Amino acid sequence: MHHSGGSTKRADAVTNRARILEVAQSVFAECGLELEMNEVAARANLGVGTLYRHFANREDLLRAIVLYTIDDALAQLRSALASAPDDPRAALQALVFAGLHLQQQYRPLFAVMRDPRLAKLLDPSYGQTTHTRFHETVRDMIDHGIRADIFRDDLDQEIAAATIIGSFTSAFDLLGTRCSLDELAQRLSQLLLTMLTGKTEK
Amino acid sequence: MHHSGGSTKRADAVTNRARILEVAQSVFAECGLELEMNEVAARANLGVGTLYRHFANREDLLRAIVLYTIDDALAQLRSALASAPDDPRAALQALVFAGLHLQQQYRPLFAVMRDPRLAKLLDPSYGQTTHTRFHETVRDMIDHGIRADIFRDDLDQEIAAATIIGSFTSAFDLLGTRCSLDELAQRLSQLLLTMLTGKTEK
Amino acid sequence: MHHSGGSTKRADAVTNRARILEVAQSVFAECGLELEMNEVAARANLGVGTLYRHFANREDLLRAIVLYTIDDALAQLRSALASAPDDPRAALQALVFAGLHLQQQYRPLFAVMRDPRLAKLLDPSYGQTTHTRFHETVRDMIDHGIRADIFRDDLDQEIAAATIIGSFTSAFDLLGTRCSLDELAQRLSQLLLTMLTGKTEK
Amino acid sequence: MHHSGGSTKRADAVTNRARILEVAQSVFAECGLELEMNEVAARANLGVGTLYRHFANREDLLRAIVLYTIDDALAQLRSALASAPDDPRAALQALVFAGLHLQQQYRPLFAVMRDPRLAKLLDPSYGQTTHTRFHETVRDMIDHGIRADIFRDDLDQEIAAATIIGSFTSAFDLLGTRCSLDELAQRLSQLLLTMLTGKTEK
DNA sequence: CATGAATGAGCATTCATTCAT
DNA sequence: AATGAATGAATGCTCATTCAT
Repeated sequence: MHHSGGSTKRADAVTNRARILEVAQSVFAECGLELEMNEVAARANLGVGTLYRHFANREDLLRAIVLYTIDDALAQLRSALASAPDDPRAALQALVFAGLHLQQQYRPLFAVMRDPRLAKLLDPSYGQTTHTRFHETVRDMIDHGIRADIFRDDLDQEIAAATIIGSFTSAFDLLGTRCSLDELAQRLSQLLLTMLTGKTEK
Repeated sequence: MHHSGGSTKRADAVTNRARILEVAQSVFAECGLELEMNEVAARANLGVGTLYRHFANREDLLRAIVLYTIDDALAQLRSALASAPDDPRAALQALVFAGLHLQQQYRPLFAVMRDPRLAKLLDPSYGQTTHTRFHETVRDMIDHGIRADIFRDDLDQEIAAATIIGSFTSAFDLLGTRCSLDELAQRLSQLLLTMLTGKTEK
Repeated sequence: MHHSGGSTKRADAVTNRARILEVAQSVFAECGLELEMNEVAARANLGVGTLYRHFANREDLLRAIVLYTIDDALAQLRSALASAPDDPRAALQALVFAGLHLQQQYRPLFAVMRDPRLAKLLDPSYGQTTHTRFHETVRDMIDHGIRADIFRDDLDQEIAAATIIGSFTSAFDLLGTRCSLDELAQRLSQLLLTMLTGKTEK
Repeated sequence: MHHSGGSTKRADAVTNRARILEVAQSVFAECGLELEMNEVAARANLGVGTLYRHFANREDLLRAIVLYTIDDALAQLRSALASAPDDPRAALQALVFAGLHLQQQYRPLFAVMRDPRLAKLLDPSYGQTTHTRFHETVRDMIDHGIRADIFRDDLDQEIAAATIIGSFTSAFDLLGTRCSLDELAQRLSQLLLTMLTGKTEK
């Protein structure tokens, strides 16, 4: 009564974990940390028992979703940066667009990123690590920009990186529904560029 | 078997609501929207029944915590701005300090501010209103700065306000534990000032 | 903050029990065995504490209501019979009218009269006693009718009395809302008279 | 730690609903509408969770008990009538016997049949329908009797039907413990026959 | 004596987890 | 290996009862 075809069960087993994770992510997108095991199982066309074969318990599954999502989010940000390795301005713009896009794609994850319950879930140290990984990704971009003499060299890189990251969330929350992602990215890039270069761009 | 003193019981009734709210806020700090009534009652040294005398149900209590906190947070921000009505630079600095301070004081609330469950709790319209109220408070400050010719007049005020609000959260998350609030405020103000004025301040 | 005047507290105390019982009866009329102490207290303009001064506990109050109501119901039936001591036909008619009227006045009581919970409340023997008291009242009437040679003398008095009592409830339930009490009484008397006399009356 | 055998578990699933309903009915017999889910679960040697797998909530279970019982009761009455389709006297006797038997079998249901809470449980329209269904069943019998020229044709059928129905309950309550059901049925049939025919039968 | 705030046992319901099939 | 019925601990909430004022 499950998995579309019904051909090779074995082959399914291999992909099952990934499939479950995808389904779980979409459930997470709706329910956040309130995700229910039965719900995930049902949507994956699996019995709960099978779920428990792949994830020892709910926390395990949640952890996996979060890590999986964070890894993807980081990969998207890095890939955005990689698209313009030699042009800091373009890199910023790409980063901003990717950052805003992520808010849309993974809204619920970012919405609970600071939830105290999440801290209990993840390795206590891991929470910091995650923040740090995002932070470092953005700092890399800033670093490049300074080295390329595009961003001002007296920049407080740490704070700047934090501010950029924070701007994605709040810009999306405040304006995400009122204007297109492209327009929003354009406007936000412009503002952040001022912040990073210290002069108004035209 | 309740409240610190152990002396009066009836007299407490008057203050109980406030006491419950305080305790509840601290429970909320740990558990977020998963706050449990039993937990609150136990920590307040009260029977659950007493809780329900003051708050019709769990949602009511949560609502009260959130509204109480939001009102206080807004008041603190406005009061910070009011402390330097004629000096946009000082106003920014005061706002930043207040904003960071709030992260520390009310971290859990801000952590959950985007949680979809919160929207269900508050008057559907109220959720938007809240975001808007913060946004407007910051925009007022920006507006003053532009009129005073301190901030550049081609500023994208909406995005700038959003960015400033977002910076409090992420700056605190990333660096709040690694340097003093004062230092953080100083550094963040400096950065945001650049963003708002378009030139590097010394 | 209670009892209308506020003149003599002592005088009130004397009447309080009766007043409470009246209020309680009207609450009982709405809630049946689910009657709540707070509700009764509130409607009687008394604190719950005061309620407990007059009735040791909820069961006590319920018992009192039931007994009080039963006594009144029996009194009404007897008084109806007494209104026509020498005319069995008229007595029957008066009894039927009183019986139907009681259904209307004390519907909720009769509605739960057979409720298993009521049995636990009343002295286990009392339930039987109550049934018996109604039964005997009706049998008295039948007896008179037989002695007066109006009702047939081979009547199974026990069963007849039971049937008469039962007819009040079900006639009222089935038709109480569709025709006037007077009409209903008229029609039911007619039918019961046939039953008691063994011939059709015109 | 459940159900008699202890052998199968999964196989039971099929029959569980019926088993629960049976147990629930017996709990209902003692507690009426105050039936407790834990109580039912315990007596069925099941966890509460299992109860909720079969009945969405307490009301659902109560509804199921009531409807199940009513349907069965009506079926028994109709089947009694069907046993003597051509002899109104015999039909009456069969009906009376069935009616009294039902009092014994389903006493608790009939005891709360008039409880206002029951109305809330059942489809608002269904409450009336139920009364009507019993009423109509009895009227059918009366109708047959009149057409067969056995019962008098000036009979007030509505009232007569109501009286017959009511007589089951009160006859059983008053005498059910003091004489056999057979004897009771005999005596009650005799009385009702007089009522319906207008002359004393010998 | 009256009061009503406080109490907490009790009940309906949910959901992660297990395990017989 | 997969299933999903069964489980029961946990949680929100109610309401009879008490007792300090």
